[in-house]
Amino acid sequence: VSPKTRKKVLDAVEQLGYIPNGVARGLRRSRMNAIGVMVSVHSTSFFEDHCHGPITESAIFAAQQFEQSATLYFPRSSPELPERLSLYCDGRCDGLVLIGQKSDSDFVTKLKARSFPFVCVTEAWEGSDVPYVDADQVGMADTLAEHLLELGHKRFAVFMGDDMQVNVTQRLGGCQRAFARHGISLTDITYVPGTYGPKSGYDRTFVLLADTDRSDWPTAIICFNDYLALESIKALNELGLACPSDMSVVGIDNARESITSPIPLTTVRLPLIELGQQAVEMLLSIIDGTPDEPLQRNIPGELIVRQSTAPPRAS
Amino acid sequence: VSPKTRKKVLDAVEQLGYIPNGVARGLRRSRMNAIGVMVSVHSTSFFEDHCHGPITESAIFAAQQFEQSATLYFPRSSPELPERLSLYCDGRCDGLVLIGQKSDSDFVTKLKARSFPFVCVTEAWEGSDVPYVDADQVGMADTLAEHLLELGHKRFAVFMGDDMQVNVTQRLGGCQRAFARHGISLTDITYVPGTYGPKSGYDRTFVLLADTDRSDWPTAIICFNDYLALESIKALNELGLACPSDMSVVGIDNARESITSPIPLTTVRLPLIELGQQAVEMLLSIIDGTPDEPLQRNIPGELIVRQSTAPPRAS
DNA sequence: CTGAAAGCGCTTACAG
DNA sequence: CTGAAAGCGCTTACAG
Repeated sequence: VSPKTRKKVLDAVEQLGYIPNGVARGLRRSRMNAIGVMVSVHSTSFFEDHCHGPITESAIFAAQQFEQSATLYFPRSSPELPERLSLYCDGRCDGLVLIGQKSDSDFVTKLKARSFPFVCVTEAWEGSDVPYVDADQVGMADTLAEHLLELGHKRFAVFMGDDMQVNVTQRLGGCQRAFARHGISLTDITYVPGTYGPKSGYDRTFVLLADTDRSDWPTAIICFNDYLALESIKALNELGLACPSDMSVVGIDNARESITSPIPLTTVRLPLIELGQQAVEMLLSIIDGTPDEPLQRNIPGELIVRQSTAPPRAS
Repeated sequence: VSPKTRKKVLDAVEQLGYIPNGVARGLRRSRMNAIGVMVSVHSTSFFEDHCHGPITESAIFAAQQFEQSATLYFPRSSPELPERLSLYCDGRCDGLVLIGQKSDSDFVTKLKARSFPFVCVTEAWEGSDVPYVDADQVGMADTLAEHLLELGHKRFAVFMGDDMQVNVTQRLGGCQRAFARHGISLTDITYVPGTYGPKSGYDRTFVLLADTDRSDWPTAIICFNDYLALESIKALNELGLACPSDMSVVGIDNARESITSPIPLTTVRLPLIELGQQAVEMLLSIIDGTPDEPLQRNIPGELIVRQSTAPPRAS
């Protein structure tokens, strides 16, 4: 072909705005350059979720940076979605980021059996053999407890979250690790079970303090998220107790409200952006068959000391 | 083939978990059963956006209900994204829902030229020839002004939003329509330009009241969103003015804070869920080539009268 | 009614 | 280096 003709053709291509068909390419290469992001979270509105929204957003951003398109799946809108593997394991996605799926769920087991590439984000059991990226739940709780222990606290209440969630077990482990290190006796800790639901922190504070003599009260409350902590402070207030002078309170998350609240909260920042980003990176390395890096990552959180913690009252 | 063999084969298919390849099917049928959702919004965090988050969420849900997968595109993470048509006009999406794209943008023009199926959601010019679904911006503003007019207000301030946004022009038109209907003189209205940004409503309230004699003050402030309104109330408070007895204030959005604020706000609910849902329905009907329904829809908002409005002080 | 063939639009390995 | 051919895994129209 003469260079002249060649140029003419290329010009025409440009003119007409020819776009190569990505589906045909995908079929040929068995690679769509697309990942799926499944958000298995049951909060009322996904976008109100302080935790999974940012993870999802950063995962989509990361995908775009790697020139991958990202398809979202919300099982909440159709709960049978995870069952229907044909919706996303039919070649249209090269792999899946699973946000909030337990690593031992039936769904994950099925993906593993097909050796379909996936990465779990949050709610993954350490010790499982699935690829995951999670915050270092154990370490974060340990850091938080350590902070209080260093302030001199010796008696604690722990407001846990929903039993079903993996992170609750892990955070509990972290607290206990710190307590053990400092030789805190089991009888000096009150574990208060409950959910992450609204009012939960408020109600548990009343229950905690109602039944016991003031001299037996803990001097610090460790809450497994910031909302529990903020509600707990509110309850303390109504009981005429001041935070942090009468009672230190800590949370986990670094939710926006933890900054803007009247008593800014001491908490641990969840590495949300990092979770989404690294999950996508890990997934792509698995898809490409080059998983050089470790396939289970626990990303540390960051202790943020604000004004809800202080040394205990001299008694 | 004998029924026996047939059963054996089907059993094997079941056993092995065979999933037909959706990419091959898509190539053959030129239909991926996938739509793209492009969110062209420039707020810092998409998921903090009170308006575009729910629209996006409901669009994705609607897509799933119609057995379509939904791929998200965030130009914010890579501003050149709309230019690169090859990313989504390469066959992998059958059509596009455009959230926050002006109907006369270059990007929309390009899609039109290729006759690639799309629907604009919000920020669409009425009178354009592109398919769109939007809240009835004109009607909502009219309703809001009408509410105040019926309460007996005669002098108004209008806190507009960013000039660049289509909805600002439309809401302005709605207000003026209501004012004209009631024979309100131009001199009785103070249009205060500004942005939707933080502190904007607060600052404008001070500016509004600083320069003028109290007898010339408006008795009602129409804000083009709830945040402006909430900040305005805050400023009034600091100026020693009570809402609604000294000044009525209204917003638009029905943001969560408009309910929880100390003075619950009179506002108009944006039909966010409906926008996402109907945009997807319209898009699918265009893709299927059966657009029986009208291709430009303005969905009415709903006036919600709460406690920030009252008749003007007898003067 | 069943089964073989053509074709969707690419990519890639191979022949010329 | 260039160009024709085969094939990715489906669907669909057509021949038997």
